[in-house]
Amino acid sequence: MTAERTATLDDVAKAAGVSRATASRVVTGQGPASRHARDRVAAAVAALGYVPDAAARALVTRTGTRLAIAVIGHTAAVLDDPYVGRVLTTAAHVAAEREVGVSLHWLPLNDPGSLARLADGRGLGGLVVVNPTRPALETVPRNLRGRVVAIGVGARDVPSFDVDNRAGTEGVVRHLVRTGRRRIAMVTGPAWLPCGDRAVEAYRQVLHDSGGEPRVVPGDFTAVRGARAAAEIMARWPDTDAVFALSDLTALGVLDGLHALGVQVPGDVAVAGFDDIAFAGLSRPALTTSTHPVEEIATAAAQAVLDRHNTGRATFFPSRLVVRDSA
Amino acid sequence: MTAERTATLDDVAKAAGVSRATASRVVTGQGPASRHARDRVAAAVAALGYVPDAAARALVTRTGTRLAIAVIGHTAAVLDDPYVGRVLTTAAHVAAEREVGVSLHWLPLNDPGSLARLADGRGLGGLVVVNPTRPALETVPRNLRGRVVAIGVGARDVPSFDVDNRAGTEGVVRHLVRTGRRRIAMVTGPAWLPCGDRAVEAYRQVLHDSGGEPRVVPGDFTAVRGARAAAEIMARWPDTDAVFALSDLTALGVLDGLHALGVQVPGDVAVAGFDDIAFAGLSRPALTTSTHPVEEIATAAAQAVLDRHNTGRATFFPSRLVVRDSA
DNA sequence: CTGTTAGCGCTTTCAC
DNA sequence: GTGAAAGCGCTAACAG
Repeated sequence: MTAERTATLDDVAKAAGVSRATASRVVTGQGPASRHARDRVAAAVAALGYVPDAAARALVTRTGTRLAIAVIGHTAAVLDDPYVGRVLTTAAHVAAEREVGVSLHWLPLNDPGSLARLADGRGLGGLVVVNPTRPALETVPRNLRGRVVAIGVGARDVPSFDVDNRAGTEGVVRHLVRTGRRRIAMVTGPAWLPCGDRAVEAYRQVLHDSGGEPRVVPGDFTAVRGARAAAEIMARWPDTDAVFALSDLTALGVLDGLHALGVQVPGDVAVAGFDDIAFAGLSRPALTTSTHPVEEIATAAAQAVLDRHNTGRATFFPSRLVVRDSA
Repeated sequence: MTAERTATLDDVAKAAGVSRATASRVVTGQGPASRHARDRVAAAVAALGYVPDAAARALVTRTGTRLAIAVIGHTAAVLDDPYVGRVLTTAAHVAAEREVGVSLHWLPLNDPGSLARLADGRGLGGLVVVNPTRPALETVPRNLRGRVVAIGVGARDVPSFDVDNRAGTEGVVRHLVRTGRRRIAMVTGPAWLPCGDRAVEAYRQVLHDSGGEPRVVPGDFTAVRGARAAAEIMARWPDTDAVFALSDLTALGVLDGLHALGVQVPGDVAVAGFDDIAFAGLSRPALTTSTHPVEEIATAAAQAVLDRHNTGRATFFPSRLVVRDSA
């Protein structure tokens, strides 16, 4: 009943009656091993509750023991975004099951060296780049190829995982059109963020199909910017009857800005967001939006690098319209 | 200019003209070393840009390479709480500077074995227990003593870091009293969570001093519970003129529940929360609350275990009243 | 105070 | 297919 020293590979080998080398081959799944050896080792592993020592393995394979999450942005404040918190929480949970840790890093936009500097520190098992730009992805060192994925746009050698914001945006904007709105404005994400482009294209397309004129205002995913954007939109196009923001946070800001202007929502102007964050249901009026399965995306991304999956070049996760009161 | 193999301790020793053992002593700061040796090694470290290999060090010291964040709760859903995301984000950032990773674990309430199971996995460098109960803290294995801290209540051998919710609650409730409220209800945190007790005591004290009767309803830090609690409070004590919730999320739910009942805020009933989350300023009416410096707390906790600080038994971080529209 | 000597637990040639 | 042997980079006794 006393907690004995945790089993080592030597113990497993001894118990299975094979050499440590053979036990290693079986455990890692690399290299040849007879059916017989395989079975005996597997049995011993189960019996002893053997778990490989990550540090020892990392030491010899130089493969690292840490999953780094690197978030690109203008300032280190991007790390405070609740979105990053959700990605990190999920990744840390997935990593924990494999006895690996996660670290968080800010990658300054337009600092090509920063990714390389991060990557050549030892101890890096894998890398998830959040919100990358295409140039940034070019700076991924070769020795990390195969252990890097992106959440956002990808690149050759860097598989990507992201929400299907094209279809999601289509769903939201079509809903707006279906409910009689025609003069629909959009608050986008930051201009440098390429993964928002798909959504803007979708917005333009739906507007084009329904005979509307695009009214695009740049955003930055913050609520403050949303409030300001609302004022800009109403000043520039006073007859606007709907605002779609590519982020719930921004949409909540729009709600605020419109309220300050004395504009009724959804009476005068409908408002819709994107993400379906926890607070979307708590605003007044409750926010109509489209889901963003952050946890699913982060799980897939973390698993891909930790398990060295060969996923496709780009994986998109569906977004679902959630109609509440604001549109 | 080509990135050469990153320097090893042997390289440092050679460059400094000392043995590897001496170099190790200087680098770790453990064990004796002459002034001369210290200087030469330090110079070599700087010149070569030497960074110790965490895996190798962990292997020999059996000290682990991972900082585990363990959150206690009824279900694994506690991991989804934005609060946990903020703690984790901060810890991962602090850990990243030291080349260590962070992993996230759920510790079921009333499962005494779970902490021990977590702790005897190899590779554990340190442990931060979030929202612990006192019995849970008793199960911390001896071999981890000195590398465990708590966010919430602590114990002997487990230093704690937490917001000063006693003073914070006093501030909020006194504000309520000062603005003419007398029949003040409180929605608490979960009953099993001991660190909320200080706040309840403070609430009772202020009420006692101002001649009010306590009206306490148990909460669980969720918005859904807040809405329900609002209904319960107004049914049980219809003349209630203020509600204080020990969590902004819950307070937002109270706002919602009151709205559904047709109760005006702050006209009929004032509402105040605790935490000052990002959305506190975006609700309608904007939420009056008291700050919770989660990032500061998590930074201190992570540093304490990573740097083996000897902090005091309990450290409290001040909370500051933020008056908005709801109270 | 310093250097020599053993390993930590694991993977990986390289002969057999 | 399998085992013996050689380390990965580091710390910790233990003599000097």
